[in-house]
Amino acid sequence: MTSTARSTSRRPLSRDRVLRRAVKLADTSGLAAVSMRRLGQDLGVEAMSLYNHVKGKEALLDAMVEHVGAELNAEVDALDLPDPAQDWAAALRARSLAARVVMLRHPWMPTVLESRTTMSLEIVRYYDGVVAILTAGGFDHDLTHHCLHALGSRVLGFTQELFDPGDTGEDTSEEVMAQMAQAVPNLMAMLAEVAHDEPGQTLGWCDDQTEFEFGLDVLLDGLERRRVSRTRK
Amino acid sequence: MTSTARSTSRRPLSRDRVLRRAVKLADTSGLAAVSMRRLGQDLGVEAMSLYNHVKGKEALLDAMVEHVGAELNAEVDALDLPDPAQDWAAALRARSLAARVVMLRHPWMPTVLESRTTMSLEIVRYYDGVVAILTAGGFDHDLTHHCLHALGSRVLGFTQELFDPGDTGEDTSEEVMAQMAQAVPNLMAMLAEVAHDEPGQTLGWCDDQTEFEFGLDVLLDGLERRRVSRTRK
DNA sequence: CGCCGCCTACTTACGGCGTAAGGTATTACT
DNA sequence: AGTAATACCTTACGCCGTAAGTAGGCGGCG
Repeated sequence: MTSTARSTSRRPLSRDRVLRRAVKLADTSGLAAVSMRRLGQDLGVEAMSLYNHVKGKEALLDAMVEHVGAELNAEVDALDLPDPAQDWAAALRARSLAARVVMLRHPWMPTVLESRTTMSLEIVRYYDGVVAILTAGGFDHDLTHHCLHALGSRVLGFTQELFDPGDTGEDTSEEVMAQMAQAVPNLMAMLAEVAHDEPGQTLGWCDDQTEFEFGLDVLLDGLERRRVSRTRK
Repeated sequence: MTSTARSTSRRPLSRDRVLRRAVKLADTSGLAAVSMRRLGQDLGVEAMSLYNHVKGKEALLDAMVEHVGAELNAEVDALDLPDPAQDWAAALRARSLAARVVMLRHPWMPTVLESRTTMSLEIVRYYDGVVAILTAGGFDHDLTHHCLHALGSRVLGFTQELFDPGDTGEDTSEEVMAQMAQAVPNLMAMLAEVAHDEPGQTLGWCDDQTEFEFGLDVLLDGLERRRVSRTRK
């Protein structure tokens, strides 16, 4: 007999199958339910078999973020937004709301995103799109950079400070940089300029305090405007 | 011989000692280091002894939040802020920055806060102070309510949606309500009104989508203003 | 054809986790 | 002194992530 005929239910288990199932498991049963044992069981496999497709638990979570990030970008890229050069706010608004819909499908994302120590390429790609809109809308790179911090969670529906602390990845090799430059050109252009413009920093990214105050002030201003317009009305 | 003389090192371990130590442990070694065993070891005690002072791990985390919340309120209440009736934004700004300082001392707080299912009285008290400022600043209750959502993380330095979903605590007894009313009068006043004003809701709090859009629009407006003022300059 | 190495999956085992149940010694009060 | 409560310890169970070692089916090579 041929070998293929026998094992009826032995669908061979792939990285993609693992990730899909992990995401579904988190969606339906909560993040806490995502254990290697439980996930293996869901796939009809022992826990250790998962290690053929995923390096470990942390890598699994990384990959889950990437998976959802891809879903996010796919949906967001398919949108046809208002021309940002005409009305950047409308474009960004629509994009943000679409992103929110995806995030609401995966309520565990904020938590996992916050706990990641490395940043996801897909998520960075998403931000690259935000930068593209802002740039087209007439923001210079410096202001765009502040905007990213100010929007923070809001554009994704959640979270904050994606590239937070201690991310001095020692491996900011040229190869990686080159790869990034083509995957996220707008972001890279912005960073190239901003890194120069702000000499206050040692060499690690941004001044958190400044950014926090910027975002806070934007909100306070906006709320004051809402207040007076309502009082007057 | 008297009994007290003997046991030299048997400092009797109190709830407060447990909490202090847990907070310190989280501060210095990260949230993951806070296990019952490790905490017990830090206090020279077996893990199970902690259960005399704390109901369990979850209750421990709740109590840690409460502990830091108390610290937060103590510091924030000691501030003397600008008169909110004169300049509410300055008052709220100063308060938020002070809160941020406390939060930065306890980097694990956002994560834990987000994972809590019940809300901390101290944190609610903090928000009550925010409401007090906004009200004094001329915001009506409805707008104040939107402001709380819009500020969300920003006032605490982090997090979002404190009273999120499914919090239908079945025990919103009158006794608890009465206790809250005196601990957080401004918040209660606001809620009493807002609950009526928004008939769109079944009976669970707020319309998340609306609040998200409100906060997003405040930011987008504010950023547009920054853009034009910079372009013009 | 046989053999080999590889890939995949399974097995076993270790140390850590939270905590239920039950034991013991110190203290406090009568 | 006797009793009851309190504070602490011991043991045990079922989870967890994962290191290490094992077995079976595969293609490619001689």
